[in-house]
Amino acid sequence: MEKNGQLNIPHRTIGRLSQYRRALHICAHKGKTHIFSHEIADLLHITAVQVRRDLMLIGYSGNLRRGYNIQDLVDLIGELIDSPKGQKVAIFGMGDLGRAIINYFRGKRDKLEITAGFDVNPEKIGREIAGVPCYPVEEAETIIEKENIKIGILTVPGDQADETVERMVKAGIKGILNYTPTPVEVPDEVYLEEYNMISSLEKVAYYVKEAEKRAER
Amino acid sequence: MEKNGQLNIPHRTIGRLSQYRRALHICAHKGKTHIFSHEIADLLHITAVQVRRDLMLIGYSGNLRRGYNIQDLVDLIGELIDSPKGQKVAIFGMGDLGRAIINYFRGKRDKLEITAGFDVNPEKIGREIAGVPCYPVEEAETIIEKENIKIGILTVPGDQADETVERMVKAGIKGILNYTPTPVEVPDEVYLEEYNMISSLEKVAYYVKEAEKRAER
DNA sequence: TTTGCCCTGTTATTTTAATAACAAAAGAAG
DNA sequence: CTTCTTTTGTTATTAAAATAACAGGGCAAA
Repeated sequence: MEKNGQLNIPHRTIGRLSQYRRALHICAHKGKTHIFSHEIADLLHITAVQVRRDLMLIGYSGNLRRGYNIQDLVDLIGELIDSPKGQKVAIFGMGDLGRAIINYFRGKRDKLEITAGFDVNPEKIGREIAGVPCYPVEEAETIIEKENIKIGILTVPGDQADETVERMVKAGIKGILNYTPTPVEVPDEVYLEEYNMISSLEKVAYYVKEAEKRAER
Repeated sequence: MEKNGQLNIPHRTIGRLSQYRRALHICAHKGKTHIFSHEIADLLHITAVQVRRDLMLIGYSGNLRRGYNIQDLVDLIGELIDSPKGQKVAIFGMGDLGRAIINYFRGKRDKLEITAGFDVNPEKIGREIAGVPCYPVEEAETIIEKENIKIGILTVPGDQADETVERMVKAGIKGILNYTPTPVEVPDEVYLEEYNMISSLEKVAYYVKEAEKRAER
């Protein structure tokens, strides 16, 4: 489980930790100070065992009688998944999707901030969109280097995905979240997370169809 | 592998099939008629073995010398994941995210159509937004029943997620794709796919941070 | 004809993730 | 004090998914 003194946490657990934190924040706001594994589990629709196992992996110990201390746990998750001095994020493509994501984030995470947006539309350039300054893509390299941005979100139209990614990589982006329907290519040292919205919907549609078929029998 | 005469396809394979189809469509447009497993694999950044295994599971056989016939494969995937007479989709919340998703879909899939949108904002109601008519949420039950809609996309603000889902379920929606940061509760017979945009970004941020730490050593 | 190459299709193995099982701690109730 | 309940933390087991391994077909070149 440990590799040269460092925790080795499963991919899926990383994903859940960030969701735990969100849920814990909400609980804290309601005035709760402690929480049981099964309560967290109910909030996220998973099992209590899964929660305890995840927390074991990150080395957090709860109180046998009162459960987990919410603030401590939030802090520990922060130590693990946040970068202490914060990370800046750039967004490429300030259409509906880009704006939606910016609004999604506003004020939610102080260690992760969208500080620059890029677009090709001259009407958008030079303005602030949803609170984020919009620059022409040509300036991406300069601005990203100057602001030391390492994370990029790709929300351009599908046919511009490839060229945009190339630009991002050249500018020094090390992690890309791709919302485009086009799968893109990145060098090994760049972390890529692809999310295809159409596939998710088709998957839902598939299971609905199957359920209907089963019901007919 | 078969269960009372019916294919039993892994969840992840279903997700990939829809991506295969997208990639195949693009290839077909470029005039290609056949494709090898390793070509598909390269497009989606997975392995050729994975592709062949998936195709084996759906019972498609390729040509040893020329690979897979693109049109045949597209058709077969269609038979599997599409509903023959098509499925209608409703979208709840016509803000930036809702509009982005609608535009994403336009003309992409003929068996899956977003035919109704719902919102609480009186300025949006009665108008068409991105080509989809916008109704007041209060009419959801009536319209969904009338149009026989079984699939719903949830793009309302997080604090309205629960009540909206309740309405969707009551109206007869059987599959929900939740883009809200709030995890929601549905009865067993409703298929739920949750997607938390914040978690994906935090995951990317985590791996970027870890890569930096590794580089420092 | 024979050899070699590059495919597909399928079975076997490994890896990863989720679930189950259970020991032990800490009260609470009797 | 003893028993019962509830909870954590950890190990063991099962399930799911990905990867590897390899048999066999078909064509091309020698």
